[in-house]
Amino acid sequence: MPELPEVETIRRGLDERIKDKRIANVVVENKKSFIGDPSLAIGKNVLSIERRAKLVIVRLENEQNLVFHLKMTGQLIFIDRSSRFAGGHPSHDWHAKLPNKYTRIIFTFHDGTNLYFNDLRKFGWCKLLNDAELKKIESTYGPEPFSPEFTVKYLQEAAIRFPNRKIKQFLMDQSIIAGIGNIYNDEALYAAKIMPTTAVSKLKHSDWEKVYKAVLNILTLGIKNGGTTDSDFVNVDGKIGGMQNFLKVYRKTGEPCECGGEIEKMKIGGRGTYFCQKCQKELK
DNA sequence: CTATCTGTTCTGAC
DNA sequence: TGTCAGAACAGATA
Repeated sequence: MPELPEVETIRRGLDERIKDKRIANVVVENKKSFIGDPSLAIGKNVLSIERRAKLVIVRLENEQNLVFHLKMTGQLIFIDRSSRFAGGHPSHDWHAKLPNKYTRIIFTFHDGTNLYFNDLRKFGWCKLLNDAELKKIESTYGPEPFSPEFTVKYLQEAAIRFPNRKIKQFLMDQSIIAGIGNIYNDEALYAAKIMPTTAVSKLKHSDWEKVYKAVLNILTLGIKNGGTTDSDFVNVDGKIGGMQNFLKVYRKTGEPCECGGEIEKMKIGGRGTYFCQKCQKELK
């Protein structure tokens, strides 16, 4: 799925476009993509769009919320007469007409504009939740990287609970830190010059400082560039994705590293993991 | 054609 | 408990 920077990019885009619009209709094309009662959203005004971890939260009147998790291939595409704003991992259907065969949910607003939830693999979902239900889900996530609770000290103390866990799996655990996925994880560890296989118990305070800074830097860079999109994608209106031009290791197996070494790939916890043996140290 | 890969996360078995 | 494979699904790639 899109990770924190991509979801944040979507949030900002939607905030500009659907805030204060009233939902006129919801059509669920794929039943499993929508959990809850879609009719509860009809007639409600969009108050704001928020993000928690990788969730997009559309706040509605009457303490209702449309909560989206895009997982691997989910997209939110807004269309009115003059513009298209797309968010989520791209596919060629962005250029195609909407709805199309990957459209799972269609939201129509009173002004006639539409928000499409597309999802090729159908892993993603939209849930209609009231405030209490939403709060419960939010509580399962660790701190937001850009919140005051996220500190070097927090990382160090959290690591005590899982001493044997590899740093890669630690950073990707949403209950420890919210929003980091496979791309930004590998990029952050590359920037911190630490091998993803290093057990968290091996990190000293100075190492955690490096991890902390690397995570914030890479996420900030990702947001600044509007997230990461596939290389062959040509954006319709230039709103999305320049971060792929700044990636140092992700999906670069066999390519030279800036240090003269070569980017390698291995598997950690079932996930492809990219690294430079020469730059990144296995702490012992 | 077959095998393996993919930006996620939840569940159930050990 | 912590860890791990497998599942949910539909492709693209080698």
